[in-house]
Formats: sequence, C-alpha cells, structure tokens
Amino acid sequence: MTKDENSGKRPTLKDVALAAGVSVATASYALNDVGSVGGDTRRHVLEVAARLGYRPNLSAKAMRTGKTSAIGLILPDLTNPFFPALAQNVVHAARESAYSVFVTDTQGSPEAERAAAQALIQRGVDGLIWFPINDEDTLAELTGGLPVLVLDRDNPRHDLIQIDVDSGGRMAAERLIRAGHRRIGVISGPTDVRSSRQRSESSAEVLRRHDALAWHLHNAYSFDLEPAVAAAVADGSATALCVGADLIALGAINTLRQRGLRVPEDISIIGFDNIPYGALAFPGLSTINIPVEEMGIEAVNTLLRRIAKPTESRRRLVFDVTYVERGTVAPPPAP
Amino acid sequence: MTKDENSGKRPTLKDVALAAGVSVATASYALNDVGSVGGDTRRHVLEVAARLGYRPNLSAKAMRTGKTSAIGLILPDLTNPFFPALAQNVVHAARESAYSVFVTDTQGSPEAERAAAQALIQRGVDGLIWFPINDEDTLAELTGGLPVLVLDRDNPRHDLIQIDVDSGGRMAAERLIRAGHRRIGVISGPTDVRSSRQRSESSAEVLRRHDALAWHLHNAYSFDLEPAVAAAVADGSATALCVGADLIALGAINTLRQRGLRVPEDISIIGFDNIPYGALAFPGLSTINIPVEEMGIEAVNTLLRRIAKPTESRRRLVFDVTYVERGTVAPPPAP
DNA sequence: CCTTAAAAATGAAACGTTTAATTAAAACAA
DNA sequence: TTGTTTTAATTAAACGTTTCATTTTTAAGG
Repeated sequence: MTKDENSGKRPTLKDVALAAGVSVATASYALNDVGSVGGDTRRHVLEVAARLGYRPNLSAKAMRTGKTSAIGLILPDLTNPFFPALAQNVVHAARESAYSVFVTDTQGSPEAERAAAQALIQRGVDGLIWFPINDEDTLAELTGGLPVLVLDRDNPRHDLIQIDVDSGGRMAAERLIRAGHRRIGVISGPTDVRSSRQRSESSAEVLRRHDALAWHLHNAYSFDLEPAVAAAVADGSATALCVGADLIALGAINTLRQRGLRVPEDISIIGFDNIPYGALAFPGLSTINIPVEEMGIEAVNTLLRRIAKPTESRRRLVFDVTYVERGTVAPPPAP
Repeated sequence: MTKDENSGKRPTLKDVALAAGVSVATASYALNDVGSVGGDTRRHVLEVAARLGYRPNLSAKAMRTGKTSAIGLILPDLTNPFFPALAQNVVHAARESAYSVFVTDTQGSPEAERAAAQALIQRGVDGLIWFPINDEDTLAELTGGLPVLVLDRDNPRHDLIQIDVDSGGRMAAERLIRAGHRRIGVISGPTDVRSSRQRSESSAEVLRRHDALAWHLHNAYSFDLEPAVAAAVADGSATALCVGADLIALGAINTLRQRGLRVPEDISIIGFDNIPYGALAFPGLSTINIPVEEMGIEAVNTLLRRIAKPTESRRRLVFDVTYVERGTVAPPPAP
C-alpha cells in the first residue's frame, strides 16, 4: 500500500513482481501467458498488476523483442479525397490488433517517399503499407526484409492489393453506350501510373469497339481542366464523357456549367473513384466505386499475416469495383 | 571491410565504435555532439558511422531516455473533410523536427478517445495533439504530466489553439446584411460543443440587432437536412442562410436545388469551415475560412515547445478567420 | 623536468523488458 | 523410501542506447 504505488512514476514490471512477491521473470511469464506458471501465481500476478495499473513499457519491449507493434502508412497525399477513408480504416483495423499507425504523406515526391520510409524503418515499424506515387520501386534498397504491402501498384517483391480497374473502365464505357451515346470522349488522369492509365484505356477500347470514341485526352489529377481538354469537353464533339478520376469529372462538370451546358441533359459524365465529393454534387456524380474501406482493412490483415509468417508465398489481392449510378447519366440530347 | 558490414544485421553503435577503434561511449558522444570528444575523433567516428550506414535504434534510445520523438494526433473523424489538411500539416511540421506522428481517429466516441490516448501513452509518445469530440475533458485522469495540446476547445490544463469563431459568425451575418437581406435564417451545427454553438450564436446576435433574424434552427453535422430544417429553408421565410458548417450548407444548397430554387438568385448562403468541397461546388460556396494549415503547424510548434519546457506558462493561441467570397451570395430577389 | 589542471577517452551501470539456463519443489513410479 | 520425471519458480544475460564516474592523455605553468 505505502510501498507499491509510491514514487509517482509509472509502475514497472519489477514493481509488480515485488508487490506480488515473485521474481520478475515469473511476473513476465504470467502477464504474457507463456512459460510455466502455476494457476494461483498467475492469477495473483494479474491481480496485482491490475491493482497497480501496470502497463508494460512498449519501448523496452520493442528493444528486447525487436517488434514495435507499430506499422507505417505511406500515402501520396492526405488531402486527396480518396485517401482519408483508406487511412481511417487502416488505423481502425490496426487498432483491433493492438497495432498503432504512423501516418505519412509524401506530397508526390519520391525523395519524400524515401525519407518517410527511412524514418519509419528507423523507428522499427514491423511493416509498411505503401501507396506509391508512381510505378517505380522507390524503396527497393531501403526495406531489406521488412514486410511491405503495396497498394494499387505492381511490385515484384511485395504483397499487393489492387483494383480491377479494367473492369471499371469497361463498365463506365458500357453504361454510356447503353444509354445511347455514340460520341464519347475519354479523359484519363495521370498517365505515368499504369493503374491510372488502364482505367481509361479499357474504357477507350470498349468505345472503339463500338465505334463511339470521339477523342481521348488526358488531364492532371486536378479540378482544373487544361485548356485543350476544356475546349474538347465543351465543343459538342461528344455527348458523354468517360473520366478516369472523379476530381477531374467534377472539374469537367464545372467547366460545362460555366459555359452554359447542362449535365446530364446536354452531356453525360461518369467518373472513377467514388470520392465523397461526388455524392454531394448536384446532380450526384455517377462513378465507379472502389472499396477503399475494405482495402484498408485487408491491407492491414495481409500485412499482419506477412509479419507473422515472413516466408509465406506472396499474395496478390484484386478488388472488384462497382458502378454507382447517380445523376450524371442520361440519354444523349436529340440532335 | 570483411568484419564491419557482415552479419546481415543493421550495424549497432558497438559496431561503429569497434570499426572506429574507440569506446562505445565516445562513439555515442561523437554522434550526439555532446561530452568532450576531440575534433579528429569526432570526425572519424562520424565518417565510420556514415560508411557503415549506421542508424541509431530508436527503441533503445527511447528506452534509455524516455523520449520517443513521436507524438500522437487524436482526431474525431478523418473522413470529415475538415481534418485531412490539418493532419497533413501536423505530419509535415513534425517531420521537420524529426518527430513522427501516430494518427488516430475516435469516431465520435469518448471511449474510443480514451482508448486511443491510453494506447498512445503506453507507446510513450512525447505529447498529444488532441481535437476533442466534445467539451468534456475525457482524458483528464490519463495524461498525467504528459504535454497535450488541445484544438478548438477549452481546457483548463492544456495549451490551447482556438479559432475566433465569434468574429467568423459576425462576418457572415454582416456580409448578408450588406447584400441587402433582411430575412435571414441561421442553421447551427452540433450544439453540444461550445465552439460550434458560438459560430451561429454570434451570427444570430448580429442579425437580431438588425432585426433580420428569420429563424434559428440546428442540424446534425451532415449533408442531409433534418425535415424541419429542410422545410424552413425552402418555404420562402428567408432570403439568405447563415450556416454553421459548410457540409450542412452544401446540404442546404442541395435541398434547395431539388425543390427548384436557385442559389444565389433565389437564396444566398454562407457556410463556415472552408472545406475543400466548397470550392468545387457550382457555384462555389462562400464561407468562413479557418486556417487549418497554420493551425496544424502551430500545434506541433507549441507542443514541441511544451515538451522542451514543461513548466513554461500555459499558452492559448487564437487564430483569425477570414471571409471568402465565392458564388453563393447575391442581393435578395425582388419581391 | 616536475606538478597540476584541463581535455579526451573509457568502463560500467542503467533503462524495462524477454527468455535461456538453472535450480527448487512437487508428483510419480518402483 | 529413493530415484526420476514433471512442473514451477528463479537467476542472470541480453537487447542498444546514454551518461555518470573514473582513468588516461595532453597541455600548461613554474
């Protein structure tokens, strides 16, 4: 009573052992439920630990075991509306397993990506969830044997969680065809990333097959359309748009509105990503949904499995996308 | 050469010391630039460390010093569009000072808030940046002497970073008055949080003074308007709306559109928060901007200062807001 | 050249755990 | 009873740092 909870400091394992009248080793075994400890002793130790409010010092544990039960999440840009939901689910899923998450944002620069990874590795994270900014294997020399899960990219060395973008691109194109459109423009997002390119390429392919591809341009990942794109969008050459990213699609809607065109009466639009903005627009943006929430959860599951079994064979998980109909698709206007 | 970089494992301080032909102590002093080490020796140690690619083991360092150079960021909800920018800037500012950030999201539950804090404290974070979900001091018994910075709330025990919401509420009301409106409705966000309540109350107060307050309702923080609010908004009783949160404001615009009313021709709207969605809407949402980026940066600065000087007197920083004009304010329609 | 002070370098303890190796105690078989 | 096995508990080393107390070396002063 007077000796136990004194000293103001957080109680250490030694304090627990002392108070319980056992050795530090026994206390450790009891608390971790390993080794051979008598039933009575175990209960007693647990009880004392609870009474003292003992919390193991994770730094010490980490140093001894080499495991921090922390993981790192490396994202290109937190303010990109696609990522917060992903991060949220990663954090939650990790918490379920008593892992904490260092979140890092690399602002689109490979150097920042490397710096972030370095810092995390030095901190001793048990694994990394990495959404690379491009197709390069930027972290190749850094990671050593560290478990890494790569999102939405290809990588020969790591577990992968990907999206069936082809099917998404096709769905969008087919939906517009089915609505009766025959002059459809395609706007792709960044072309330096394969998964992004493919979205639009598979759209374009479908459209070509139906002889319905009006044009295929591309635009940076941004709400603002580049002049050439803005022009094409509004010059009447297409009655519908298949856009590789919601943010660009919203930008397109904006441009059209500014030029007095109506969506979807004059021109139909389908986006890709299902970012939260889309549901808030008026009319709501029809788009291809990516199950980010599940991806986040599955990312930590897969990573934790890899941490537990480093030698298991590499995994590659592909998530299906779905078309979500809102208000931006209609039949083409009568000529 | 053959002895140094062998063993596959990351080199430890001992390896560096050995390779440099000095004691571990000297190596430590040299690398940390403390103690008395001869110039030549210091340079030599540094050089060897670099050659071996030595990185201090932060877990060990943490255990020895009790400092992890990690901080925790506790937010209510990452998918709330207000927070990603904050988180991003916290992460960046922290990185500048070689700190890493555990990000956590409490989903609006005080228990989750406590659990998150517990976990972080157990991890030994050097401090916490905390955006509480309500006005309660949920973490009161947990934090002990740990440096904590509280955002957008009041708290008697911690450093504070707040927003001059009163002035924001007034600005919005005055702008609408200035545009000529005389029947203005106020929609406040959650009323259980003082900083949120005040936004709308100071709007209402200004309007009352001008005898221009049509009504004052409130709505959950959500895009969907509650029936009573939706009705009031569209029944012609107000020619302008002063809304305590952008998300609700966008919901209001949506409701109005669905009922065939135009913004701003029929009804003007001003929001609060300046969430990124607002700029993307058509027309862009006029709103009160909160400098989240600066707040994030200042939060880590203040927290780090507190970590360095735990006894310094408590700080309270109040950020100014600004009105940002976009497209949702116009004179009232002629009757 | 000797003494003393200052500077540089070192040895070893400590931080809070885990865990291998060891000993002590209890249970069992003969 | 006695030896043997099983079970329970302990001792002590180790993880990679920092840092105090000490020793060794160098420089300074006479």
